[in-house]
Amino acid sequence: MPELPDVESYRRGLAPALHRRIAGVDVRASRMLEDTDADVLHDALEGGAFEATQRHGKYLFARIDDGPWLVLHFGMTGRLDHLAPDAPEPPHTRLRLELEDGTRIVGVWKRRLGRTDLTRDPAAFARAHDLGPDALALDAEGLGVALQDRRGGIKAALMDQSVVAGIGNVYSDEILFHGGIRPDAVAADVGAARLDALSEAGRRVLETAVERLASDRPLPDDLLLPHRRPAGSCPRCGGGLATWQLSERTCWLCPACQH
DNA sequence: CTCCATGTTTAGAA
DNA sequence: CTTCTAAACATGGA
Repeated sequence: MPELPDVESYRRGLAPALHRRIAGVDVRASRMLEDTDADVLHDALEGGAFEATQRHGKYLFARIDDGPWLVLHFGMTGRLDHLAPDAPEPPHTRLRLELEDGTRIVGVWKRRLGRTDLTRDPAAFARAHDLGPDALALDAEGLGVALQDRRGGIKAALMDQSVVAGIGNVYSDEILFHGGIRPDAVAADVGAARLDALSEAGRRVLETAVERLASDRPLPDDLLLPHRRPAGSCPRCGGGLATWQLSERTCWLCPACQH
């Protein structure tokens, strides 16, 4: 489920691999490369070591020695695993990095929607891909600036990576639910008090999800996510949840709690 | 077989 | 210029 919390948990999962030499590289996803090719990527990684990591929105960056950064985007079905020496390789592994200690970092994409790339500068990469500020770097004031003049629906604005980076279909529903705001509210019309509530809800939801996912624990039951299924009920009021079709996506909400 | 899915990009219509 | 809609991409799962 790669939105900001998932990608941040993958980033944290790389910590034990930092400073360990990458002894073997297998790039099997040549169609997922954009600004590089499999040979260049292979040569950049083999013999190097990850020395630093960053995340911007749904993109993960890992610096190879003092050189370029590996860029990973997980699309709808990707994930990053750190495998023990005796662990079997998951199906749909499309990038495999063997470390000198016998563990493997594997990029697993069930569908080949996503990107594997190299960049000299994550900030320049983010600009080139038109990414807005990272969702965890925004306060209520910054959120207001991002949403001003946006006449479309607030859910569409939150999912627009050039407005706020990191939020997708699932977490936009989650944040709007906790902010008590309808997904079809006009973004620019959300007033200051409700922006505060929305910003606070966003921070709480994202930070909670990061902590839970990074430690491999389930999400708290007062989130909407565990309840988004047919006949699911609102964890706050117990009423029935609704689904709408918005921005070509299925949107889950509680019609009683969100106005 | 049909429909749906956590994302992004692009084209075309308002 | 902004906003919305649809399609394409790729592929498994219900």
